[in-house]
Parts: sequence; structure tokens; C-alpha cells
Amino acid sequence: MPELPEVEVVRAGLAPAVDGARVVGVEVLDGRALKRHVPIVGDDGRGGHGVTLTSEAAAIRAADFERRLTGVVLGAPARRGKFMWIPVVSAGEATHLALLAHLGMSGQMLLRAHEAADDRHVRIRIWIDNPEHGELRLDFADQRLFGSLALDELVATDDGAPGGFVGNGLLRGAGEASAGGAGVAPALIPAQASHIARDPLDPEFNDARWAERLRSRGTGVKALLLDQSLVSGIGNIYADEALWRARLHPETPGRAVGPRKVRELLGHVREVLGQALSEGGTSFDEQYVNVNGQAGYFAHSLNAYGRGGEACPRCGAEISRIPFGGRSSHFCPKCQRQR
DNA sequence: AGCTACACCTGATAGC
DNA sequence: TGCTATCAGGTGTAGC
Repeated sequence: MPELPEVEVVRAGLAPAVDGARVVGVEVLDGRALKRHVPIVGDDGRGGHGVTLTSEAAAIRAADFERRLTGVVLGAPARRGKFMWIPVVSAGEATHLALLAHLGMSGQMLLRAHEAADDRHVRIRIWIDNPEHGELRLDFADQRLFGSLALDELVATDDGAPGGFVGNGLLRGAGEASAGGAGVAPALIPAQASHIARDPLDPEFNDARWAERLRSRGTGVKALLLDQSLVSGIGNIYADEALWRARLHPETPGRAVGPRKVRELLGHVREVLGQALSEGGTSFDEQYVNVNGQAGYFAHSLNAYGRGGEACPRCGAEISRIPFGGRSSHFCPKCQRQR
């Protein structure tokens, strides 16, 4: 579900509540929401996805997560692509630890009053005390459990540039400063997010390098947009939308896209991400919501995604829907010709 | 190295 | 009503 714009809406919403707040309590209701959390003591040696946690292993993780997170002070949340993290600070100084969050397909970070009733699918509750805003509850809810929280080690970025976006307001668009004044992002990134590329709205994103890598591959351009090691933050919705804007067929091999067209595609990616951001992200149902549980409006602005069988807003031809890696690609067969 | 298939989950909806 | 199949915004890993 949540792609870059949705995760950024959540990150920005979390910032005023968590920055400077102390964790006063942690309760793991479902240990499966800690898939990425590796306990220090009693490590079961089983990590990552595609591995079913035994209930014993899940209990070890839960206990470790609760023990180590309780009592810490949190800093300003950061984001790269679809990964988000909140650094653990001590006496105002960053430590080597961060609370890492990935929302997967259905994850939500909800800010609620301390004693508010639970939302559906809450897996982890974190009680925080903010010096300015008082006591709040940060709930991680996730229907499908593809998302997770973890305590993860912060490592140096390989290029020495900031690890991700940190700002007091919502990121506005390609390489722009935040609305509320940019925070100083340290050159650190959680180890588990360090393998993904920078996202297209990161000022340090290397356009030429990306273009070169994309044009060296025989894979379809949609699969390349979704490859988080080439460019992060793009998912099924915005891949389809960017390709529609660029008039590119999703199965066009990377090496068949000319240099000019590749630059154009990147421009469309930035444009669609920026527009979605300004409209609060894309919500089809209750699955994607901001920290207050509210939906975004960008679903009204989609041209291709989810519109199979409808008329192309540009040429009127019928939008096609074809299988793609266990889900679907949506495109206009007339304006997005295979080349 | 690059690519595909699949595993990890729950729930909504459609069709019988 | 109740069963089964299909679909959903993501990612990591096994295996060819």
C-alpha cells in the first residue's frame, strides 16, 4: 500500500509528537509485527521475511523490543523511500539506535490519546510522553502483517550524505526544502534500510547514475521502477501513473528507452510523487491513513492505476489491465505502445 | 548477476 | 447461508 507519498505524510505527522518524547511504555500484542527486529539476547537466529516465527521466537523478540525501547527519548523521524525511522537520542545526542518502521501493504502509525480505544489490527502500542504535547499513544496497526517495527542499528551512509529526509514539515517535491525548515539529517541510516537506493525526491539522488543503470537492463521498465535498489519509494500505483504520463509501455526493456525518454520518465516520477504528496497520498479504503486516521485524496487523480476497462483520460482508448508479478499493471494500449 | 516464483498474512468481494 | 477463489498499496530469499 503505502508508497513514498503516503509514508512521508505519516513521517511528517509523527514528527511533532515523537521528537523529544520519552517512551514510557511498550506493549507488543502480536510478535509477528517484529519481523525485522533482531533481539540482542536470546537471538533465535531467524530473521527476515518468508520465515514463520515460532511463538517462542516471537515472544523473545517482543520481550527484547519492549525492554530496550522503554525509557528512551526519541528524535526527529527520517525517511528514505518507504522506510521510516525515529532515532533514539540520549541527552539530545543521537545514539547508534533507531526505531525502524516499514508499513508493508497495510501498516499504519496512529497517534491517539493515551487512554483512547484501540483501532482495528493494532499490533504494537507505544506510550510516549512529549514535554509539549503531553501523553500520547503511538499505535502500529497492520492488517496483513507485511509491515514491521524494529530496533535497528544506525550505520554510516556509504556516500557520507544524509541518510534520509528529515523535516519539520511535509516534503514538498523534487529536492525542495521542507515546509517547516529542514532539519539537519545525519549521514546515518538503519542497517536494514541501507541496501535501498535514495529516492527520487532526495537531493542526493544521482539522476545520471540511475539512467545508466536502467538503460543497461533488459527487464521491463516497470519492474525497474519497482526495484528499490535502483530507486526507492515507487510502488505499483506510482509506477503505473509515471509510465502513463511518460507514454511508456510497462514491459518496454530498460535498454530500449532512449536517454531523453529516461530523463523525461524521472521527471514524471517526481511530478506524480509530488502531486500525490500535496493531496495527502492515495487511499482506496481504510488501509492507508495518516497518523490521525484520515484518508488522502490522490485516488481521484489517478489516470491508469485501478482503471482497467475505463477510458484513457488522454485518448479515450480502453485502459488495459494485465498480470504483473502476482498483481496487475494498468496502462493505455494506445498511448503507451510497446517499443 | 539477473530474473522468476513464492512465501509471508488478513479480509473484502464475487461467484457458485 | 456458506463455501471457494481471487485480489490487494511490499519485500526478501531460494533457485534457475
